[in-house]
Amino acid sequence: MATEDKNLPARDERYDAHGIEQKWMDRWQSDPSLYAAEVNSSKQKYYVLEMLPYPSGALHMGHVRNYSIGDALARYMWMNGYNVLHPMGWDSFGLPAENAAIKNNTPPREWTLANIAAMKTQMKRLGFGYDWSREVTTCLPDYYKWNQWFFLKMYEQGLAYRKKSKVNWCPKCATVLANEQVVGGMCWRHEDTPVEQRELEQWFLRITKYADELLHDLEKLGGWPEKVRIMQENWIGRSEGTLVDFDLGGTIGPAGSTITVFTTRVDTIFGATSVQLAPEHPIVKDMTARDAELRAKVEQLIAEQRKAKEVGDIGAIEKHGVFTGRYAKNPYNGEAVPVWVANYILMDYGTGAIMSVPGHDERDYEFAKKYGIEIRLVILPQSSDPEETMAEPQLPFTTMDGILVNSGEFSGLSCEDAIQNMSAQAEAEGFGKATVTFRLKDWGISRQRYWGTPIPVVYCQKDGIVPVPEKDLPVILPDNVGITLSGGSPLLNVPEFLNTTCPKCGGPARRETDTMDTFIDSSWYFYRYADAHNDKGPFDSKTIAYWFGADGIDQYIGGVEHAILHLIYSRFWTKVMRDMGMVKNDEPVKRLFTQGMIIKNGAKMSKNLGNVVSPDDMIEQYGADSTRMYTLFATSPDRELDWQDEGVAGVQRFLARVYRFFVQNADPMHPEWRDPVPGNLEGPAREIQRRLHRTVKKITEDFESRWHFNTSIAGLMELTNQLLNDIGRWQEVRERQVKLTGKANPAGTAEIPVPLIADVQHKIALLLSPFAPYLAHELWEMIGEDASTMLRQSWPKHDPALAAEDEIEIPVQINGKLRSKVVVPAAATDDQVTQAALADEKVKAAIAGKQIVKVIVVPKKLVNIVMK
RNA sequence: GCCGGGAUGGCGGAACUGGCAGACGCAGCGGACUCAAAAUCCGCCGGUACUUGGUACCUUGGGGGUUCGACUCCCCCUCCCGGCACCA
Repeated sequence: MATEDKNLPARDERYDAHGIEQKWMDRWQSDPSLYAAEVNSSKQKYYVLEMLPYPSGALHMGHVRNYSIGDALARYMWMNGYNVLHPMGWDSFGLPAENAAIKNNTPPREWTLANIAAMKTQMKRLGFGYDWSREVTTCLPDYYKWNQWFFLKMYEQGLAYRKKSKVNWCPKCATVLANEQVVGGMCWRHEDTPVEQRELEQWFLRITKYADELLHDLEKLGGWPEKVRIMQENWIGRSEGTLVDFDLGGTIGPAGSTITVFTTRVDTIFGATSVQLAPEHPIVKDMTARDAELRAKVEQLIAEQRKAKEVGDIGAIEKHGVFTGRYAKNPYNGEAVPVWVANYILMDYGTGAIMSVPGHDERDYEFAKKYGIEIRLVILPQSSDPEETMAEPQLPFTTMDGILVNSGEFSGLSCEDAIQNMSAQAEAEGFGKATVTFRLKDWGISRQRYWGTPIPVVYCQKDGIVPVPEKDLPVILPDNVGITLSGGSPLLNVPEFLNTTCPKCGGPARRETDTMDTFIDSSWYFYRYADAHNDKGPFDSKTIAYWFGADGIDQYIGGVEHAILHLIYSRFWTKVMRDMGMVKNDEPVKRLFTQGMIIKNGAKMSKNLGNVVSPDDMIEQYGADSTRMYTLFATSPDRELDWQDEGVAGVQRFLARVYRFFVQNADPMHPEWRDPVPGNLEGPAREIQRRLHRTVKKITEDFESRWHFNTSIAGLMELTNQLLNDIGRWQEVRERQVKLTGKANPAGTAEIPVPLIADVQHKIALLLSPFAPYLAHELWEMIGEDASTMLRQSWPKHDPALAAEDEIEIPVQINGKLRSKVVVPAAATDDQVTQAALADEKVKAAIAGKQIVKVIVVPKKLVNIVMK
């Protein structure tokens, strides 16, 4: 409501965020080249990337935070003269589109494209400087065609293969999930839905071929958070051990008559008193074939195991087992040990069979105790004193720092030596070998869903699996498909898609109706940005060589929730492309930054809790600059951010003060406006200059090291506060002060040279531009500059001499307690500082009559007088 | 259980290699302006005690230690968040 109140600041002094932001948004949209990366540039490149969003319909605050960090960095790098690539796109295949289709009866394609349009509007409203000419939308054929192309290449190389296997199935998604998409036994999308196990024919990508390299190359990723590297290391789960064959002494059935166990502690094998099989081990079926009672018991174990797995509780299952009545021969000592089936043995790790050594393994010990199996000591703790007799340890003794006993010819060896010698013997005599196993499994990519990339193969009665020829790509995902969550892929109900001809024999054939996991889309999208419109291939290798260099994307920014899934797949994809000769870099991402989550009232924002803050509401209320800047100001970007609406209001107040400072003090028509800043400033003018140069230094350091933009912005606030104190506020306030107190605010009357004001205002506008680009452009224009080139202005530099203090205040401690402060010249020697401290009245009083033991002077920091 | 990260005023957070704990912001309190409110501006703002414009003591989850000096380093413990988990 507009009032005629004469006490309001003049209209043009009011910070009208919406007006300013609208004005610049329009200008930026009319000049798409502004934020575009240069092609064939001789400049140094800088590729800054934020994780692309799923087009759910609206940005959430986590997006705003993510993109505000990236945009600040991109703008900073532009101003440092780099050729910056700062693209954006849409990870637009996936299940939510199908759910929406069922709910609203809207085709997934329409729903998705409408969401993209809406979110793009939001991004533009927020003022993010993206090169939209390179926009990638993964659900469009010009992108997913290349998913199919990659699939064919991998199929040719045996990296894509089809097999029947046990897979994770989410009943709510009605599709298979990759191991990486199962979180604590639950579906990653449905945290309340246990994943079931199903046996299905599926396509897999052979990521395990790169397991070793994915692990080793983590060492190259010095620019990644250690947390993420460790998570990937654990996920890959490399484990060195030995395979040992235990002979069953006769044919059991199709699965054979030996049991191969995997152990990391072959040195303990003389203590093996049983062999334990996973209930689903194939040989168990043969063993129980003619024993219904045993079969029933095994079925019980399988059921227990499955249930525990579904509850995500396999670690807490109570150990149960059943003796099979058979014995297996330990090849090292010829001893026959009983063969059991136990519910704590996992089929999907190692060989699904173990040797049980109760004396030296916690789990085996627990099991042996329960069933009265012999517990044998074969390792004694290593004594540091050879004379000392070795004490018998508390069992189970599980550490490696021991020597072997009761182990035949290996007795007396250390555990390490024994493992080496015993593995060598196994290999020499053909009953085993040293080996390496991984926790990482091949990537199951088949999804029984509609809204994804069709897998480009057909099934022919005569020729079997036949890949679609490259020239026939893309296999187009049909529109107008009825979507349900039952009965397998919706594509099964589309005859014109399903029925085709065999590319080999021309006879009738069926298309594959499964689609690809959407994580394939995001495994290589960042390469496409570099060459987004290529229709000859996914991209041109020379272009990639420029943008990726030797180490990949210069800076990638996103949530830590992608630490395993997306980032391990992307690393795998890069290595495959490198081996195909398409890229030169071994790793996709040189530096990774994982931002903290946003929470409110102590909890993650969620619709259930009703604590969601909408970016649109914040923009409406405070403007885009304030909203973005708050996400950077509330805390450092790596930490969890506790959202407070009042904080955004605080940032807005700050921006309004900056704006008013410019309105009242910008004077580009002044004859002295463009003069150089005088050399020998004094008093408040010198203080302002010093503060200015210190602020430039501080913010530059924040960008170059820790990204603590919260302190960068605090620095800008301090600078502004000082300016308002020293240069002056609006006239009426000053007059009021005089009227009331009878004297002018001395700080408000300082005479500041016009060129200094101009210098200050130029630098503030530039320093502000990574955080509040709209206002920064407005200010730039207000001080008479050409805002269309602001992004290519040089980032300000500080002058160390001008930033330096003339005098510094030194705290004086006595016995470590602060007692006084003295002011000394910045160049004062330690002796001079000591003299000044000792001459201080408070210090004199405190040390009177006591003995000084020593005086510690920390240059420019503090003095501590130690007394008795 | 293992591996990471964290705990600082009423609140969000500063303090970068050991050197003034609490920058900056929010909330609050007092004041100016106003018929009034909003906005804006000025001042105060960790706790306790006292002789209260000052001074002393206490204070960075808890306990010990190293040091002239510890939010910071070392040992032990509590709680919170994230990841992994009968991985043989």
